[in-house]
Amino acid sequence: MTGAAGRTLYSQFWAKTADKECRGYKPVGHHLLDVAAVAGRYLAKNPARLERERRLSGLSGPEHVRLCAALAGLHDLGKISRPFQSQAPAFWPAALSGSCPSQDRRLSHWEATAVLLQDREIERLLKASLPTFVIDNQIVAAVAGHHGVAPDGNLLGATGEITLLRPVIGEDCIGIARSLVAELLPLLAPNALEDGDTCHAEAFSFSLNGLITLADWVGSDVDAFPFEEPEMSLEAYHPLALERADRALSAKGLVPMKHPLSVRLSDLSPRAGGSPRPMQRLADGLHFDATPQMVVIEDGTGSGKTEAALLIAARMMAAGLGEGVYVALPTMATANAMHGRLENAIRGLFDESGERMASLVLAHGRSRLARELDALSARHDGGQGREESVASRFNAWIGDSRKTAFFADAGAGTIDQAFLSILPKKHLTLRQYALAGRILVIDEAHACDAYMGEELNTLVRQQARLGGSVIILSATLGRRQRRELITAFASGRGVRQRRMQALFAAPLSEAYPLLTRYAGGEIEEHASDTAPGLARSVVIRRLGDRKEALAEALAAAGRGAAVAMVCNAVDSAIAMHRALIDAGHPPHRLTLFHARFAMGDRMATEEKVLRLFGPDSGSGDRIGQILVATQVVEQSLDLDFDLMISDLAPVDLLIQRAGRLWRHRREGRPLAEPVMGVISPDPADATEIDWLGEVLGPAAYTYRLPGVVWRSARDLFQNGRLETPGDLRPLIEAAYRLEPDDLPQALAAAHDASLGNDYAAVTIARNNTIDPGRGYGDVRRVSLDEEIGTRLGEETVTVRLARRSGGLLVPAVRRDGAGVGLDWALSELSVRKRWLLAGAAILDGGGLPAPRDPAARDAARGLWPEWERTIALYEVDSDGSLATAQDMGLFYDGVGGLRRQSVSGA
DNA sequence: AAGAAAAAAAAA
Ligand SMILES: [Fe+3]
Ligand SMILES: [Fe+3]
Repeated sequence: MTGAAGRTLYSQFWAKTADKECRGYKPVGHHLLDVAAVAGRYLAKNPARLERERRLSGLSGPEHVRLCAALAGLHDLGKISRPFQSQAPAFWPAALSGSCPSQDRRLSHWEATAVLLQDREIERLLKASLPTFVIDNQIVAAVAGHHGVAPDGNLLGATGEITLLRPVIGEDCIGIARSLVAELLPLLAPNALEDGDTCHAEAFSFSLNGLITLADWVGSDVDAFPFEEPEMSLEAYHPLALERADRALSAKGLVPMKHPLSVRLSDLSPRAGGSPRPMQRLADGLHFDATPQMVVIEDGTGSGKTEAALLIAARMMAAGLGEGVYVALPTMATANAMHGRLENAIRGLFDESGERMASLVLAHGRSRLARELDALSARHDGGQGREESVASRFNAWIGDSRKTAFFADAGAGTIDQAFLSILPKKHLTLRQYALAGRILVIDEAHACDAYMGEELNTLVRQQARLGGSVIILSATLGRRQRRELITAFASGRGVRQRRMQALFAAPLSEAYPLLTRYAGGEIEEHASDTAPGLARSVVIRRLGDRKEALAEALAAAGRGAAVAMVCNAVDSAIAMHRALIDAGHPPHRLTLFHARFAMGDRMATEEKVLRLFGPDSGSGDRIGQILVATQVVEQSLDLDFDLMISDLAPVDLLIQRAGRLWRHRREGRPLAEPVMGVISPDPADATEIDWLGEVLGPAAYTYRLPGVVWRSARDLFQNGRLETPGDLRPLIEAAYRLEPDDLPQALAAAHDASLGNDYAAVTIARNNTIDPGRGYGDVRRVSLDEEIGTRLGEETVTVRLARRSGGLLVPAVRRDGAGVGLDWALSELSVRKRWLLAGAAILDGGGLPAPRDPAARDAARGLWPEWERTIALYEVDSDGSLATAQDMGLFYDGVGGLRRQSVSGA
């Protein structure tokens, strides 16, 4: 059943229909040629990527293109099967005996592909045209598993299951599939391909599946690949498919931009270009060849390391190490800000003299909201400039889904989006494949906890495996972390055992700021000078309790200073705020800022805080102002205080907080020198585990790192000063030592327990992430929901707040010109579940405190999109109390946030 | 008794 007879038969099998009833269909052969053409042309138009990727198959570039096209051209072979064809009775092939059975769902078409690819005769055809390594479970998994999930293990290899499934597909279908393969392969791989260098089938399987998925998504666009007469021969259709693939790839922004061969700092940031910082000069002096590599930059905020990283990324792209850039950050807020900075740098990163502008994307769970808010504020300002420029760089296809977002030329987003590529999630390979074509920049890497740190190791290793490059930006990293990151990258490049040990023969440098590079040879370390203005000395003063802290803050504010009081716990901050009011500090000189605000109120508070303490604040704004805050001020906001008072915390966080002291250049500060007061008992008196509880209250228990916290107190108070940069490495290395021998007896056991917790988190991360030594076929138990998360932590609940208007519940926070969907989002906050449930006796179906008026609540929720309807919703009465069925003493307003009426915060 | 942070529709 080959040749002319076979051709007329397989053209009866549909792959796509306009609708299931009538009109035409696209036969399997045409769709396979479409997708093969997209895969092949994508690589052919991307020579730098091809050069990296071909190392995985061990073939030459042109051979690798043909191999990938041929394999992509088999992905939907399983549509030649009875179960699949039964889904459109109107098109049931005449060639098949019997009439169309009613919907047969025993086998999906992609699983049928896995079975067919292991048919003896089809394997023989494959071997005749393609290298022998394609007869491999990983390759079968990569080709068949193109709907986001790898086929089950019992579909791979000679298993009984496969024998059972052949009759389900139908022996007649199997025969026709054979004849289709026999026709396709000579078109897609005209000259038989021989084995080349070593094929790394495990790594290749991820890359191949990513490419096939991409090609399938592109090739399934009916507008770009319209239906032809099903009888049109494959030979006649093939050139049409190639032409359409070229056009579709261009239209979807998937043909890489050109990269300027010489990029200067001033092209990326005119401001930085004028007077380059030391780290930027260091970056400028590096040379790049086409070896996948990793650069780690450790330097402080304000050192210009972001521009240094973009400069390196530009040079890496020019050297063929990537076609675009993705900057991953730990929060949505910093991602939004980075998106803005990329917008300014993008003209320097890409050569836009060609036919299109470079695309730019913002990738996180709330990016649509961020876009809506941007558009709204642009309308308010009357200035359409930014909105338009962002819109012109927005590519509809790429921007349609977070899964395709990484295909943009430049992107900013959360690190979590990148983690989704190494967690067992649907379509993980699509994200991997896109990232492998970007220079992956990880910003603020120090913000990773143990769980995220292990995810990061896997991410780095997988990126290296697929031939991608990485830039990591961080404040001081521990030596262990640096070593782990380099190890991850090197092992992704195939370095093992003895070669790995040799890499670390010499101890890693103690210098700071530091640029470390690994490019396959030895580890290079370049010490940098500290940027002017960043070297500083802060006086550390221990404050014995909150009362002393309060007096200190009031005294400084009385002298006109701008004061920050940073608490480790929200309830402590609320209590501190209360105490300041009770002590007579004027409310208009007092702000409370934490994360338990509805988003709209939080944004307003953030704006106020920036106005009072930001780079543009004048002495009139600042005079006598006190900000009481939690960790929300630790990161990303560019704030400057004359005096900082903080709860005792791990030293790396105290360093971040101290960085908010005397940050901008200002004349005539009301205080003589930068001082950080740290609220803590004397560490010499730490004779029991709970040595902090009495002084700090709830804030004593936030960080479950008793050894780290105690050492932070010991060293800071002993020194009495914090010298930047000299003190940073020694302080961090000392605080995070593993051995307990320097700790007070009372803390040693708790310290060991906290190490155990970290180790447990790392173990969970190892279990959750993909096995970085294995292949796509080994990725199982794909998790569809949040049961495997990008972060580990206590359970939180999302709550929306409403007020009553004419009997209906409407968003509590509203904004002019915003739609109701946006208003609801602005009325949303997230809170620890345990906190919310404390003292709750009457619960609703969702296990949360029952609302007073469930009918009104359900009516309001009924208007939300379906996937939002499980979000909790409470009405806020005019006195601010939350309308729960049982009086829980919960209270909300825009000044204090969500709290319990009787808050005890020590 | 204890922080902030992200993710979550649905596909080719
Ligand atoms: Fe398919
Ligand atoms: Fe398909």
